[in-house]
Amino acid sequence: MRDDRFCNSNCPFTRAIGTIGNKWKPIIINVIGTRTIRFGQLDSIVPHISRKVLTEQLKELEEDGLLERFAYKELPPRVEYKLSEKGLAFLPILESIKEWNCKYEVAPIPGEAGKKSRVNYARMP
Amino acid sequence: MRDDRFCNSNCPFTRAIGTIGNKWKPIIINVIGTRTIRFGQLDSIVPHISRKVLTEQLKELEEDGLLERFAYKELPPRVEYKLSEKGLAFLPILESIKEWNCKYEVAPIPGEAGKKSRVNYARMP
DNA sequence: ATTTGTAGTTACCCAATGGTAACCAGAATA
DNA sequence: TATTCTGGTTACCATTGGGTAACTACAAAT
Repeated sequence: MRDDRFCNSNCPFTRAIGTIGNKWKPIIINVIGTRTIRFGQLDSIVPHISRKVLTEQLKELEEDGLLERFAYKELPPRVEYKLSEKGLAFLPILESIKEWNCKYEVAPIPGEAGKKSRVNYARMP
Repeated sequence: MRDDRFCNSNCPFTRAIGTIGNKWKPIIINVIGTRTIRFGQLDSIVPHISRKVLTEQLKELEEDGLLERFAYKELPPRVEYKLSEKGLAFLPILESIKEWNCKYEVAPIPGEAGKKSRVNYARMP
């Protein structure tokens, strides 16, 4: 799910997109935020993701230095994740994407025919 | 290639990722920048993209209000694209991603065994 | 003795992504 | 007359993404 061609580009921006430019990683980074979180929590908080894909994404984020992983040799096992300095430095960017979207997103007119309208703007957990 | 579940989320951030959270759109927006550009130019500048995918991405970007399309009824046809206000407002975010990557990216040690090293850091056209 | 719980891994399979090549219009050019 | 040029669209096909379910280890609880 990392794009090797992008990651080996000679353009730093293209490489960045190769690293974090898919739909899951920004969501995961945003959900983690500044807290320490366990695998099971992520699995239940991130909407619609499967354990398999979550595992893959977390592994890549760790390899790319955005995430730190702490595995405790207990039973049942416990694994905790938190953002690294690099990952934390990415949070303001996500925040500005949020603001950008809120400012420019075209909200569908409620009840307009032929368009499925959104329900409400509740906050993410 | 837009993720409907994301786009219909009740979380504005998730919706934003549903809209621009794939590998091509940030690249395309970055390539266009502040200029007016023709389809054929984009096709030759954006690396590795096929005409089909480029067409789809441009159409979605237009539908999502990031891009304006001007088709001239000439022969051979001419179509020009430029970023809308919304699209232009996204450029600073891409710029900060670029800076973030340059600051935190772990450059491979040149000549290190077992790793394919990058060539050089030339500028994008 | 069996169940429960965590954090995965693996195999299997279907749906979606995306690439290639052919085709289009219609004027200009050779 | 045939070719070229542009900005697509379409059909076809291979690759990939990603979902589900089963399986793992081992301790603690029932």
